[in-house]
Amino acid sequence: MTQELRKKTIIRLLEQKDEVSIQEFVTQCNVSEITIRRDLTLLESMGLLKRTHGGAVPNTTIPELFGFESNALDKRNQKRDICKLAVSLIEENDTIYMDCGTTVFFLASLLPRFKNLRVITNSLPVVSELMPHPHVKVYLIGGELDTSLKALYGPMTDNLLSKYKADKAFIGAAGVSLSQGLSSNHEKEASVTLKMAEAADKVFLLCDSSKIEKTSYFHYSSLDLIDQLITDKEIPPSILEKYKSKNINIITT
Amino acid sequence: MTQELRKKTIIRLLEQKDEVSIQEFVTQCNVSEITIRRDLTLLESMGLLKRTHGGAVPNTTIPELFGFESNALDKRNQKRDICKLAVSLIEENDTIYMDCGTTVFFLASLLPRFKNLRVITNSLPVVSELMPHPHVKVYLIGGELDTSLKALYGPMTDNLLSKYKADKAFIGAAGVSLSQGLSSNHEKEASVTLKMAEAADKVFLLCDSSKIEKTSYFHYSSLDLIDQLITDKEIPPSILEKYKSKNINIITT
DNA sequence: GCAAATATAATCATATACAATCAATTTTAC
DNA sequence: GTAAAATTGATTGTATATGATTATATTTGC
Repeated sequence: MTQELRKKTIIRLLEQKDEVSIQEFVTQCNVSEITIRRDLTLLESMGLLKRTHGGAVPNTTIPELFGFESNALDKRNQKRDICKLAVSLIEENDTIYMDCGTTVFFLASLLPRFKNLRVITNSLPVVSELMPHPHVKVYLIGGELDTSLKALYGPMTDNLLSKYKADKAFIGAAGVSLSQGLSSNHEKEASVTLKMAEAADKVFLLCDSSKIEKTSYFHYSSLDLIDQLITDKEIPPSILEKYKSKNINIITT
Repeated sequence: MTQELRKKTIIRLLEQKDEVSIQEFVTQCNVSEITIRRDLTLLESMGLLKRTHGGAVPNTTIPELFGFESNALDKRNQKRDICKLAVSLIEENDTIYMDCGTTVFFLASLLPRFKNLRVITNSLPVVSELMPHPHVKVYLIGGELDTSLKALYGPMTDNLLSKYKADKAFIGAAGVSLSQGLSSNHEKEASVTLKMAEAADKVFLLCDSSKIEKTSYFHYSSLDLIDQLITDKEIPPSILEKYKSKNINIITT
């Protein structure tokens, strides 16, 4: 039995019983116990089960199947905290842009508290998250589907964005630097982000501290674009001071 | 054994077993293992299976970002059969419209077999279904999200549709009648469907027999709109004859 | 709290699968 | 009928998966 099927077997066994021993897996799969151990480690890192001494138990926490792979969601807590701060900047009756980054995504789950809000986005996970809350009006910008980014891009998307106008834009970045400005991993992602920022009255950059004073391959704007930078408390004080001295409006969790 | 037949054999074997080794394919197909490897690589890129070390497993449907509630999917088998018939009308390199009905939705899962296909839709479940298959190009028409229909509507959507042009449109209807034409449960759904039909060279109406000679509350077009009506074999022969005598191009499963 | 039993992790060795390159064959096009 | 293209197969080096062994950590019984 090879790896893929073995993983399925392990998951299936865990769906039937609340706890399964290594030995049980070994006999079911006809492999050595070290191999099972390795499989369990892998599956645990994917959030599909929890290892115990002697075996494994099913993962009780609901797997958040909103669309991003779990490895795309590292720094989850920092990102959540940043978004808790960001949501306090939103007011009733606002129209907001949300771009398609993973940081901004966490903002979506905090939006249903508003009674009247309009969200404009090109991100499918954001739409998915807001779907159960019909009182939040969602406008999805169309375009060509990028299956890996789970969002819509292309000239059509760019054109459409210019037709909408928002009070506030919440955007992400792969890198932020005083000298180099904002950078992104994807050219087309950058294009959408830039258009959103230009069409909004206020621009908020949501960005965990690991990305500050880093640069990614595509530079698309100076820091002038943003009105406020929101990051987490892990940011080194020296960098924080430097940003403040350059008159960057920066707040931390 | 020729390539096409070999691919079918590979798919068939994987429908019967959860895991098939390279060696098994080799003996079944009487070709070298490198050839099998090449076939598997190709089929994997088409989203029809998943390669493993030593062989392949059937493609596991990954968790869906969006989907219909299962109770919205009654007449599942009829609809699937209708779509199997419909897919035979699609050719390589086509650009097709798909509207947001549940019947048309079943067509999505049959599309990854095409190497080069462009799909234009306003339906989120269709997008979700095609997400794991990046080789199918998807253009999502933007607009205002309707959370119950899981699709996008509104003036923006209508305007955008006029900018795209497709070879074939696959549409649904809540009711079809010789005298009253096509009808829908939702005004805005009808608007999108109509625009798609007008912008396509050929229009195919996918519609299970329970909806034939029924009407729903919003009538939006005569039957002239469609080039072919595809329904299931449960349709009463008397109605079938009547449609044929009126020169409606109708085929059944 | 300590020791025995067991589970786990780390390192290494080996077998197997895989990809890349090139050669041979078949098919297709003109 | 010949050239070009596509398909298939053989060979070699590389990558991956698995298992054995040894050392470390954790649990359990007293």
